[in-house]
Amino acid sequence: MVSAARIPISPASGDAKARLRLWIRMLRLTRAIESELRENLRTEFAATLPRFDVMAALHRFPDGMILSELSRYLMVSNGNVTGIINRLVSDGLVERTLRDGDRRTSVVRLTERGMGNFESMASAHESWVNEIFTGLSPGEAERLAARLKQTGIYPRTAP
Amino acid sequence: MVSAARIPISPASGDAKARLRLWIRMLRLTRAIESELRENLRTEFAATLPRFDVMAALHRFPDGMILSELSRYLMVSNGNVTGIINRLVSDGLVERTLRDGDRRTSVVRLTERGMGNFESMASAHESWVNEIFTGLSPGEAERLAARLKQTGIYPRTAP
DNA sequence: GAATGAAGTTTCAGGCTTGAAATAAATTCT
DNA sequence: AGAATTTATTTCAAGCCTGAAACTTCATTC
Repeated sequence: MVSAARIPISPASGDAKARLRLWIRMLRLTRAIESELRENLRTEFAATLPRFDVMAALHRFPDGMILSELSRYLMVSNGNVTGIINRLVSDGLVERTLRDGDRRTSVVRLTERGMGNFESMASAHESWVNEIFTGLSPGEAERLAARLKQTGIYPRTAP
Repeated sequence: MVSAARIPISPASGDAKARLRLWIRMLRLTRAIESELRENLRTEFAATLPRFDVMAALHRFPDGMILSELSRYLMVSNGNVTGIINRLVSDGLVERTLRDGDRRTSVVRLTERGMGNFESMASAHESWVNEIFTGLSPGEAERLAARLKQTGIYPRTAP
């Protein structure tokens, strides 16, 4: 679903309109791509995008993360992470381990199976994205990424 | 034999990596912005992004749309639209009218109240977006939008 | 005109998402 | 130590979202 607020109410600045157009375009583009990736994950791996995202995070931090780290890293709510992890655990792709002295936290990490599963998905995912963006040379992709970062809106990327 | 060695079986894929980085950046950025807009809609108008999107579409087509047109326009599933419209109808913001000879379709349009409600949201929405993107000059915004369109990935925008 | 197929919509199960409230464990303060 | 606060997580209701299946109505074909 895309915000198609095409009809500006305030007579206002063309500046605001230019920025609004950019936003709407970004949103539609991102959603279209997400939709294609979701479809591919579903048909080829019986997986979903949120599961993929969680597994990607855990793959990046092989020593495991606690749920609130995951939640911050993925920018989603705590309760959300709980549910996704529960499903991944019951599918045997993720394991919870109690650790150190803190009995509030449980550390989650990929199981052996989860690791293999994720790696084949990630490889396919990378080539899907590569194909989707073939219209953009790698150099252009880098410039565009830099430009996006420049806006200052970009959220922090590190854990 | 002509340089068959030119065609790598597994693409060297620094290229793929650059495109993947761009995609991940776009995704994070879009999500962060969506999240802020959603929060604003919630606290200031007790509304949601999907409701806003549907109302924006109906505002753009004041003569009304049938559900499948809405669904195509917003790039979401039919069943999804049904649910959102039902809630908007029970809130008195949208009305369904049976029309012409086709008893399968119902035409939906904004009510008077829905019209006013949307217009105040749209005005606020435009200025939120404008603020979020202040780091980008209008000229840069336009160039960026054009660049995104260039990729050829951009989904059709017209109804 | 009866059968077949196409088009529009709804319903449904399953999963995702949020914010708020409830729990539980650890830390800090007095 | 006991109380108050903070931190980590879970639970919950409500809404969003999809794809598939079930209907209903319309259009076509035989």
